[in-house]
Amino acid sequence: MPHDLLPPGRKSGIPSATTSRNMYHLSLHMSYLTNGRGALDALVTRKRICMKGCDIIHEGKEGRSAYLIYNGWACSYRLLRNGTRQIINFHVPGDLLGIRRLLSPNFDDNLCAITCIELGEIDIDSLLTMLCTDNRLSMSILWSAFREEAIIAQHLVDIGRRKPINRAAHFFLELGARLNLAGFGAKTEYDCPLTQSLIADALGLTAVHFNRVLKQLRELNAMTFHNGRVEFLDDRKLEHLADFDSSYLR
Amino acid sequence: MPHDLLPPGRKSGIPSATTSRNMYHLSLHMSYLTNGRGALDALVTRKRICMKGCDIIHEGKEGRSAYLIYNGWACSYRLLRNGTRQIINFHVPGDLLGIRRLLSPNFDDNLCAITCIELGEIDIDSLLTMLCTDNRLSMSILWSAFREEAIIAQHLVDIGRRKPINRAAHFFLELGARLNLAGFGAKTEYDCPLTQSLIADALGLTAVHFNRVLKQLRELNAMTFHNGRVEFLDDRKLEHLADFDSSYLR
DNA sequence: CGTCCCGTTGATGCCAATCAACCCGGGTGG
DNA sequence: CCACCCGGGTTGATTGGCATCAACGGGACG
Repeated sequence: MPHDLLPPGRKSGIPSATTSRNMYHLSLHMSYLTNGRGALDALVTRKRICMKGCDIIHEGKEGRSAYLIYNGWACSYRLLRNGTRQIINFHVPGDLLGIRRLLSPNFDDNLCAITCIELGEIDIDSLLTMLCTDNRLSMSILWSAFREEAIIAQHLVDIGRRKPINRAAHFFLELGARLNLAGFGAKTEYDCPLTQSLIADALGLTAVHFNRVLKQLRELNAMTFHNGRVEFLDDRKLEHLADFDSSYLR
Repeated sequence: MPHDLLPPGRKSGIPSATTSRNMYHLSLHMSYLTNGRGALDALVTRKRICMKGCDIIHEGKEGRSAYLIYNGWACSYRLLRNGTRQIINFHVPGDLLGIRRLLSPNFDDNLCAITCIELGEIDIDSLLTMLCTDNRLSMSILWSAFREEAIIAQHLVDIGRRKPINRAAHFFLELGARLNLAGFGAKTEYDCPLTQSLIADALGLTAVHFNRVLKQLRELNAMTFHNGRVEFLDDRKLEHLADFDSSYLR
C-alpha cells in the first residue's frame, strides 16, 4: 500500500520550492481569473497551514471550504482498492482547490499537501451567495473549472495514448508552462518538489520505470530532473517528443 | 490511421439506440440542471441534425455554438500525431456539448456524432449574456461542468491504474448508470451503439485486446455486449471487478 | 457478387511491471 | 558517537500482459 504522502512527515527536507514570492503575486494567469481574483481574495476568511503529507480535503468528509493556494504544492488523487494510487492533478500556487464541492461533495477527490502549504480558506456558502450577485466572480469560477477540466482531459490523453517517454516529456513541459503562467520559474528550468513516485503515480507508471524514463531523457540530452530541479536541455527535442501545445492552458 | 468515425458513413446500420423517447424527456438528472433546463431550452435557436460520423465541432475551428443533445450519441476525442486517437468522453441524450468554448475556443476537443444525432443549437454569445442575468442558468452550467470534470477524472483513474478487465467493467457500469439517470435503459441492460474500437479508444486499449477482454467478461458470466446491446449477468461480480460507486454522477 | 466494416482468433515480440539488491543522506536512538 | 532505519533514487534480471501483425467470417450495402 503506497503511503508516501499519507503520514504527516518530518520537517521537509525538500527545498521550499518555487514559493518564495509575495503572496499577492499569485497566478494571475488569465483575464477572467484576474478579474475575479479580487472578489475571491475578499472571501478568504482565514489562513490555514498544512504540513507536508497532510490531507487538505478527504474524500467523503463533509467540509464547507474551498482553498486558494498562497504557496506550496498539493495534489488531488484517488486511492484504489487494489492498493494503487492515481494522482489526478498537481496544484501550484494560485490554484483554487475544492470548488467542485461547491455543488456536490461527491464530485471531489482527496486533496493532499505535497510540501508544507499555505492556504486561504474560503467558505463555500458565502461563495455561493456571492456567486448570485457578483457576475465576474461566477465567470472566474467557471473559467477555473474549465481550465482544470482541460488539463485533466489532456492528462487523460497522455496516459491513454502516449508512450511513457512522451508522457513524461509532456508532463514536464506542461508543468513548466503552468508555473510560467503563474509567474514562477524560468523558461528553461524550474523547481519541482515532487518525488519520482509521485510523478509516476500521476503518469500511470511504476516509480521504477519512471526512473528509467528519466534516464532516457537524460541520455537524449533532452532534460534532467535532479534534487527537485527540472532543467530543459533541448526544448525542441522535448516539444517534439511531447507533441505539446500550451494553448489549452490559457 | 484510425478513421472509423471520420467518414460521413452510410445510413446507419446501427439501431437508433436508446433514443426513441419524447425529446422533452431529457436527462433531468439533477436539481441544478433541472432548474436551469428551462432557461437552456429557451436559448436553443435552431435544431441541427448530424449524420453518423460527422464532426459537430472541430478543434481549432471557430464556432460560436454549444449544443444540447436531443437524441443520438456523440463523443469528444483528440487525435495524436502518432496516429492514435483518445476518446475523452461519450455523450448521451440530455448532455450539453461545447460549453467550454464559452470562455475560450482553446479548451475544446473535437466532437463527433457516433450515431445520427439531433441537436439543439445554442448561441454562445446569447448564453453568455444570459449568464449575467439568470442565476439559475449559471448554476446549471457550473454543475454540468463539474459533473463532466468528475466523469473525466474517474476515467483518468480508470485508464491510469486499473487493469483492462476492471476498466471495461467500470466503463459499462458507468455508462449504464448515466443512461439510467438520464431516463434510459433498464437496470440490467441497455442499448449501446458504440463499436468495440470506439470503446477501446476510450479505454486506452487496442480493439483486438478489448475484444479479448469482452470475451473474458462473457466467460466469467459477468456481462455480454452483442449487437449494440449490453446485458449485465452478474451485477455483484461486475461491481466487484469495477470497484464502482456511482455517487460522482449525481 | 465484391467490398467494406466489424468482430473474432491465433502467433509473435516487446515493453513495462515486478522482484530484488544496493547506494546515499538525514534522523533517531542506544 | 556510531548503528540503525527509512525514504528516495538507481540498476539488474525476469515475467507476463498487451500491442502488433495477420487471417478469416459474417452482415450490410452497392
